[in-house]
Amino acid sequence: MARPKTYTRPEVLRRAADLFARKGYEGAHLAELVEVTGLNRFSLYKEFGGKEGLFQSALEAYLETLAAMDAILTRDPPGMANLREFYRAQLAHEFPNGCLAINTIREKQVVPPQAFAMIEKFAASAEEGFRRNLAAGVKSGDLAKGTDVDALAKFLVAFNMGMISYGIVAQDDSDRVRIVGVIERMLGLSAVRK
Amino acid sequence: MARPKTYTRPEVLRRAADLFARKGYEGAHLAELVEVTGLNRFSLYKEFGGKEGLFQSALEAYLETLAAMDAILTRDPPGMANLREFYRAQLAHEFPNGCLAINTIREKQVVPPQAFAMIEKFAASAEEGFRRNLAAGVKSGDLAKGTDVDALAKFLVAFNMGMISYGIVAQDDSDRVRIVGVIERMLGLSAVRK
DNA sequence: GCCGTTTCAGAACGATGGGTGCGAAACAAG
DNA sequence: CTTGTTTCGCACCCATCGTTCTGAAACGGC
Repeated sequence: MARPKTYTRPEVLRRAADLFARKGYEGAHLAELVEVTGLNRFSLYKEFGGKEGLFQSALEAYLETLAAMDAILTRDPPGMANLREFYRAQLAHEFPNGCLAINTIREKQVVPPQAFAMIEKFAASAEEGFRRNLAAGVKSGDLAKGTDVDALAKFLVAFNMGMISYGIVAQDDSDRVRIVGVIERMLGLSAVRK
Repeated sequence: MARPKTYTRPEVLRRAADLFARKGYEGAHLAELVEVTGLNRFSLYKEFGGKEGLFQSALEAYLETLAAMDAILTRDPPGMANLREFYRAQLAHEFPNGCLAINTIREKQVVPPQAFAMIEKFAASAEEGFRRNLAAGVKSGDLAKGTDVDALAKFLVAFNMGMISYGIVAQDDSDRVRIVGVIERMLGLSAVRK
């Protein structure tokens, strides 16, 4: 009973997230967003209320694509096998233009406060996920008894941010594999049975 | 024989670098730059030729402040003691608003290409610095014989990027110390005599 | 085939972006 | 004090930003 849309919401959000990741919040101009997403200015405002709304929706959708990886850390039973799976998934996930979530952290003073709050929560939950599995690792003996689990969890979050950033300057795609290999050896994951 | 400047070039570059780090390249508007640096628009153009020139000069100056840390990695003799000193210096260095160098990587598609090239070179030299000392560490027996020095060097660069980014979301300043502690234990630096 | 509704494409809007021009101000030299 | 030179403060450009508006286009229902 009306003219059909020429776009699908998920696809729009994917493309918008990609542009935001590449250019940053201010760097992604509306004209480009219109061009890249395929929906026109009118619909953009009707659907999302403007650039800010589009950004938040895009970020939200982006975080959901990361949620699958995050969910691995909450699997039962907790333990090092989950970490092993996490890094496997991490390597399978492509970050051709960096990560919108990490970029948003760096743009703390530019993006809408709610957006930053979303990321903060996401990072905290990832950290908790690491902690949970590391603690189980200590209990099971996969990790040394006196291990500072909390520090190690923070370390892994920081490392993850860094590895994805490194991907932008890396010459080779295999670099990521080798870097993750260091972490796997460090955590003794090669020895963990799946 | 003329009206004196109300600014000093190094101070201007420091403040400009700080604003660029906080807001990003596009996010740092000329009006703010003028306000923060203290020099007026006229002088800004005379000295730096415009926003782009100011950015590159500020980035260059910023990299020089990091050069002292980088220089530790080139000290003779190479070895794990240099890495130990590096992380000591790293912890002493404050990154209250993130790191302009790392942000520039993220803004690859926004900043002038020369600026990105500068960072790429800097990162490569840091990686080479790590490699050099790690290789010496293997030779001296501080690191296990079969260690993949190249992968480990890349890993340390990535980790560094991540730790600084993590600082933005970290609740506590002590988090950095604990995170670096993980690396130090991993590399066996606590056992390395200074 | 017409009508009501919704989306589309593009023009137009005010506000603000980076960049420029100009007269007044602040020195040093004589 | 006068003069020459350089910076300063501010008003002024044009382009572009995000946003809004308008009329035509594309459907489903009757």
